[in-house]
Amino acid sequence: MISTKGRYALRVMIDLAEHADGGYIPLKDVAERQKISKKYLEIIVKDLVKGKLIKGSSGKGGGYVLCRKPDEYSVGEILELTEGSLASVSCLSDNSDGCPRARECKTLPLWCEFDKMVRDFFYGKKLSELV
Amino acid sequence: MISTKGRYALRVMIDLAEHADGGYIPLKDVAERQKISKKYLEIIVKDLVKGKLIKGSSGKGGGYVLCRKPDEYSVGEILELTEGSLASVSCLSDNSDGCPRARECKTLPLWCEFDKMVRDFFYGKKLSELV
DNA sequence: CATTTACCTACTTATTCAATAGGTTTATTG
DNA sequence: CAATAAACCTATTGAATAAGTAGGTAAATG
Repeated sequence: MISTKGRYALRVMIDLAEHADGGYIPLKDVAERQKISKKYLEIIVKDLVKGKLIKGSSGKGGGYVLCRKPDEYSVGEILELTEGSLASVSCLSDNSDGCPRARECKTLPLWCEFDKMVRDFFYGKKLSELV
Repeated sequence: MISTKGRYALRVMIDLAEHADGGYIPLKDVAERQKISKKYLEIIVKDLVKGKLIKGSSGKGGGYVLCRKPDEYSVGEILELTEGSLASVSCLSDNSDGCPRARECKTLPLWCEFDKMVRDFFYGKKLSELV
């Protein structure tokens, strides 16, 4: 299940792409357009800044802008950054490396195949396709 | 994220398929082979019985058996039954029908496409392929 | 210097996940 | 018919996560 964090992040990125005019875009505007609590968006946007997907500027006239062009972002990197991981199954998530049953597990290949499909799907989609 | 419930359910189904010998297979054996708490499996197995995927028999010599042949089960139906839903995003889950922003949402088509891909993947896989 | 913005830390509240615990009922068999 | 072995049933728990709130500080601009 993709949580609101990832979904909202994507919508923020789309919003920033659509309203890019050279200047900074205040989060207040994004929140109003997207009908999402600005307070909650602050948390999400912080991740995006930390991950160098967008950059912010304080003070009057400040706000956020994309760091790259929309076709240079994949949906996958946006989701992976904000969700923490795209792993569909805990067996495959970064921290829990190495289930002791891995070698004999009849289901692991299925999860690997699924995981690859998901990853290919989201990394293949560009932000520009959603704008 | 597919939870332990769905993953364990799949492993139970595989185990029952692999050890089918005409008779009932006690859950105790499945739990020992799979190294999963029998108590927890009881919960999962109850769902499988309710969903008519397997049937149980009480008393000595009892246990569980598959209702159909392994190639007549899709992984999708096993997961959907035990997980409650395969929906990858709450916008698409059964109960929350109708986000008010649906018509204008730039991301909804993406989730729909993804959802279809996931569904096709899991409903295309048969239990027999994992045995 | 007043305003507007980002940025920061902490808290909350509800829900879900992953089990445990402890019983009752049902069927088999010695 | 009694002991046993199994399914079946209801409730509880403890930890984590999700989804947001609250209330501030720092920075830039006009």
